[in-house]
Amino acid sequence: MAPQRRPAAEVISSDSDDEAARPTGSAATRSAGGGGAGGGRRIVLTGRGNNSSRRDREDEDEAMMEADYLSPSDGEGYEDTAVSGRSGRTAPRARPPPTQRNGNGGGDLEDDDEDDEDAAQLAPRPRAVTKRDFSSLALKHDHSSRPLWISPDDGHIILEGFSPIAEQAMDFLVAIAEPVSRPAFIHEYRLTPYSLYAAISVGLSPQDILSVLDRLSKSTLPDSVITFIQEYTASFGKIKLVLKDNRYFVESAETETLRTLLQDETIGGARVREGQRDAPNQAETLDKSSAPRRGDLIIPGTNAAARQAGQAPNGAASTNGPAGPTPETEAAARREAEADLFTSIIGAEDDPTSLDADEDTVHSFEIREEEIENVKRRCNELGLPMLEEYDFRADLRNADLPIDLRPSTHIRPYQEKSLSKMFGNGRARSGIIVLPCGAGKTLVGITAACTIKKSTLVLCTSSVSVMQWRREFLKWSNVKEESVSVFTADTKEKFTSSAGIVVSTYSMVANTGKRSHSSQKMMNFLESREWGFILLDEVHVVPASMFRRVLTRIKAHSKLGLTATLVREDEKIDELNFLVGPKLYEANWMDLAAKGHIATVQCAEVWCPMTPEFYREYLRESTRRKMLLYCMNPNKFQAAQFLINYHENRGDKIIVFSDNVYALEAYAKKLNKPYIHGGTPQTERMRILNHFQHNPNINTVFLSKVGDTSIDLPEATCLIQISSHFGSRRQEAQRLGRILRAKRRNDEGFNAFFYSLVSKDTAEMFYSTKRQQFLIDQGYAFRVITQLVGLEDLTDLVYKSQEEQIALLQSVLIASESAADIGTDIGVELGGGARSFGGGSGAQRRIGGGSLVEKAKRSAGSLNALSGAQHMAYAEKNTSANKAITRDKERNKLFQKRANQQKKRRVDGENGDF
DNA sequence: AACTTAGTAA
DNA sequence: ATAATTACTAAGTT
Repeated sequence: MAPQRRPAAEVISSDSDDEAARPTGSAATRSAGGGGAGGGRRIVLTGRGNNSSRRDREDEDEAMMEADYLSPSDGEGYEDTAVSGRSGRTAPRARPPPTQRNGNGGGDLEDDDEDDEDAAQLAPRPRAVTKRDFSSLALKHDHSSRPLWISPDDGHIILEGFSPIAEQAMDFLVAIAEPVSRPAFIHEYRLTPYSLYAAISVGLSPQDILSVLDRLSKSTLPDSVITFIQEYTASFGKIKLVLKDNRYFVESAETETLRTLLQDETIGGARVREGQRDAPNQAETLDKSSAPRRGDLIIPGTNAAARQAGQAPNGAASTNGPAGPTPETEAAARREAEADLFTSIIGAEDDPTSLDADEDTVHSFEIREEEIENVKRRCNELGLPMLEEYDFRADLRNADLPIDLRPSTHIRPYQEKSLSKMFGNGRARSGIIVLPCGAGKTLVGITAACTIKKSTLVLCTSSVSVMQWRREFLKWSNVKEESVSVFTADTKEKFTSSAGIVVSTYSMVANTGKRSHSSQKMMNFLESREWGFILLDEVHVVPASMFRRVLTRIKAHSKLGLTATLVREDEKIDELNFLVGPKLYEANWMDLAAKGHIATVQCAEVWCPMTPEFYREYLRESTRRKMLLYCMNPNKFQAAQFLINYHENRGDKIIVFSDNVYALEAYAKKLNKPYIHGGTPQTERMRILNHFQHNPNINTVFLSKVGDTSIDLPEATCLIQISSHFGSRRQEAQRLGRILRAKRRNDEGFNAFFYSLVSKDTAEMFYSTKRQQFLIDQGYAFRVITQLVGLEDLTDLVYKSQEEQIALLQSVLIASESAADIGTDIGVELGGGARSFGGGSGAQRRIGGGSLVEKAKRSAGSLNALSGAQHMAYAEKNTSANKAITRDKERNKLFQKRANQQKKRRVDGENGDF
């Protein structure tokens, strides 16, 4: 698609034409080299307003380009590239080779995945400004038409998002590199061993990678990058993990490699020593003719499948995706033509140099299944990640499952793209597909299952989504109803046919504790079978110690992980690389939104000042009680009421999220809306959700954390967040995902709305910033609303008088007091959430700084910027406002008295009389 | 069936 | 800026 429009605030226009395509940021300073010696224009790209690295005039003639930015706040990645003592001006210095590689030499680039000990040594990770020095790179004469800057130092790649070929370049970069941040304008990727591994396992050859990179790069490829790519890719794809007769084998065409592996303590120790079949010298002959030809696999639901079935390609019968021929269709065709440059390389392609250059003989040794995780981890550390591929069409041992997509089902281009990564060589590769919520992850999973046609186990996080998966299977595919069985706490079915689908939850399968008799039987059934395919919904939960157990318990030939948010607040996300597999595909949210696959969302942060009474209490309360206070801020109440009212009048369906059940209940009751939390019985949930979907009088529903995942409400178009889990980026993104699938998204000018209500000058501000990072990385812009115009005029505005506010404050204080001091009795009486709350996590808001991204995306909104929301006034987020906090420690008399009483009561020791 | 307890994630 | 508290699920009990 066309490059996204550049928001004015993010662009400083160039003063000379041929530089129009150069990257600049809002805070970027740039200066053109005076003489223009040999393509040597200098650009300083900096994301920090207060950056100290501006060049002096004297340097102007140097052919120099430099990019400074701040590491993303998640701290992943290239911290060790902020190499000590390296000035931005010195020539690039080769970094010492990674220590953990057993291969020769090692790369010059950072080694992101050195093993855990190393990572631990690095901690605490410095959050330093990374400098990139492009000065040594000679720009190609036609550099302006090439979109990539490639850093020789750390393998980071900057893509000019406005380049005409940005989209194809993006496709390519997603395949070979890890997206760091993808706002509208400048995209940043980085090359890591994992990303290269993913690229290789998706079918790219090292030569492909190098040649396309070279074609796209403004400068000739730095040697360091070339070496890095060559060295890492050379060892990839040599070994495979193969499941045969319920036993696991490490397989390779090279005996030498296997010997090396066996010398390793972990791997050697995991080897099964019995029988002769595990001897590495013992060759097992594979029937070469049974290996299917690549490329003749047709993924159901694609145009290719439709053509084969004699249907019109791109049929209007499309049940999935924007219907009807639109200008978009033409654009798509045009894009397709443009994509030619890359289609020869990306996706399903026969490439002879690739991993499995069909060897006649392979050698293998068996490993114990309980050691699989360790072996996989170790192999990764050794730079020899194990590939897991399933040649399902050659598998005659496991029964086929009669399943196909319904003829009317067509999958969307990006779904097809992601699946082509998985099935690129005619086999099923294990890995992860990242798609935004609402982009049809379920259908991708189902299509994959329909392609493999073997027994399938689907795992999800909750029993609600179990039922949803089952429904979706029946909806999109022609699988027989009795073949899709469900295994949850209250339903335990087994399919009777030789092959079938089981849908279950992680906790059901992972639970090691005492099991009821029937679940034990079910577990035995699951463990005894060999599964063709295991589908891991919301894979980002898998690294949790409990959930990862399922991977060793269940024996599956191939695994597909689906998620929208491949982030966790702990550092475990990298483990997915060996637990499940490489990331096969990651969609760009903005891109999908622009094409109408998911809704466009306007994000806003609403700043609600604390009322004086609440703020006084807030300042003196222990941190644990502060949370309840800022959640229950009367101004927030009013803001919520106003927004609900406003959007209900517009005809929106609204979801209100509150992590805090006490607040949830209080808000919902006060505003007279239905609410659902963990304690809401299943039937009640269904009743409420039904009303919400079909009853025109019920337009708002309040949800606790239960709503974060799985509850599917396509009707919702507006989302308001009143309290949330500290700094969880995942939660924020997941919640946003609730409205991305809005049914009305294809209406002209339709926008979904996402509001975060934040109590001003409280800790909530910090969390809010951290939480938004993921979405900002995806290119979403958050606007700040400081005033809701017309709020005062609202009839029956809640907590309007000071008396009411004080009464509210009192009940809040009682609630937190009672739980904190007296224990659970009263807490229960007041509802589970009436207990106190603890510290929390989250990144400190960086005052006076901000990354390139943040700077770029947190812009002041204009009055018309949020279409349909003209009633609100916006102001630029101004951190100095935080400092202007009144230090008024003097407390309202009433509360002083109360506090004294409470203190006394506490001293007296016993139960309060309320 | 409703409620309680245990274990776990975040 | 860290450590701990909430909510959720499964499964047992009355």
